[in-house]
Amino acid sequence: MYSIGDLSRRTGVKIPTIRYYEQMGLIEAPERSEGNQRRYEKRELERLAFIRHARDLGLSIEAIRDLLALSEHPERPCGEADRIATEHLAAVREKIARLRKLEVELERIVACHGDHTIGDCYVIRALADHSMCESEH
Amino acid sequence: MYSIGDLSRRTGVKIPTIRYYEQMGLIEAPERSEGNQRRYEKRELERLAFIRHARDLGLSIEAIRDLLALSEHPERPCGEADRIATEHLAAVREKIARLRKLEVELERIVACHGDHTIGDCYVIRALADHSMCESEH
DNA sequence: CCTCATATCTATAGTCGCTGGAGTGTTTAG
DNA sequence: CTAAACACTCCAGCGACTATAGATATGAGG
Repeated sequence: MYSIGDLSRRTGVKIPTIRYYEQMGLIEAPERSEGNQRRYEKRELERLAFIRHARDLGLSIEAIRDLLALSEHPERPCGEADRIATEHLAAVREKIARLRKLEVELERIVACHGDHTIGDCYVIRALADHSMCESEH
Repeated sequence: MYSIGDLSRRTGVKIPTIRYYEQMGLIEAPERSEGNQRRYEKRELERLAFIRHARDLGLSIEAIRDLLALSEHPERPCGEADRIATEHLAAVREKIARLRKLEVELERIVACHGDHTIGDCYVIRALADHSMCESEH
């Protein structure tokens, strides 16, 4: 039997976040002590660790809800789980690509080394004039 | 004289977003028509284009507010503008690094090709068991 | 001038994924 | 038995919008 604080320490998920996950239906409402405090079993610890891990990997609450639902039917085919993960991977790759473009633009902009005045600052001018950029974004 | 719709079309910033920027103090409250509709000058069009560009580059409203304030004092040194852009570049690089790690993990996880059942699906098992990961995240 | 479609107005609430605080009650170690 | 630590509920706030409802304004065609 774990208190919510135990669960929090063991998974690294903050207490209000655990309560939030319960509200969002990611974990079931656990049993309560006589004084109305939450008491968890090992099962819930594992479930929360799964959620934590998936969140760390950037999966949305929605996607995690689906994966958790799937994991309760071990006999079904896993195409759906694969699809969720694959889609997420694609999203991550897209984000990386976008950020790389930003990185290039920012590198160019930052080439002004702060050794003159705002009036001829490349940072300000580059932001004001999109046509100074190399790629569209 | 541009209406809010004109401004929106010319900058690609949605109408509610323009009003939001006004509320947030990024653009001044413009003159109004007799019927209380916003009427903008070219100055505001340029300012909004600046904001749009900076947002596209991922700068926060806060950072943009600072840059706009700086751009109104062309005689001052531009070290501060440079600092804002440089810090942002560092943040972008960090995000890229984090996402790359996720990419690697997700690639490993997705190696399960959906041709079996949830019970032995690598996606689900990998999420449940953090120790299967190569790097911490 | 009148009508009508389109545009705009304000105010408010919702999005996501938490996070924090206030004010109260419970558990546990000494 | 007391005090510290912990947990409870409810509600508000973050950032950067986005959406909705219901009212009013504008501009072009007849």
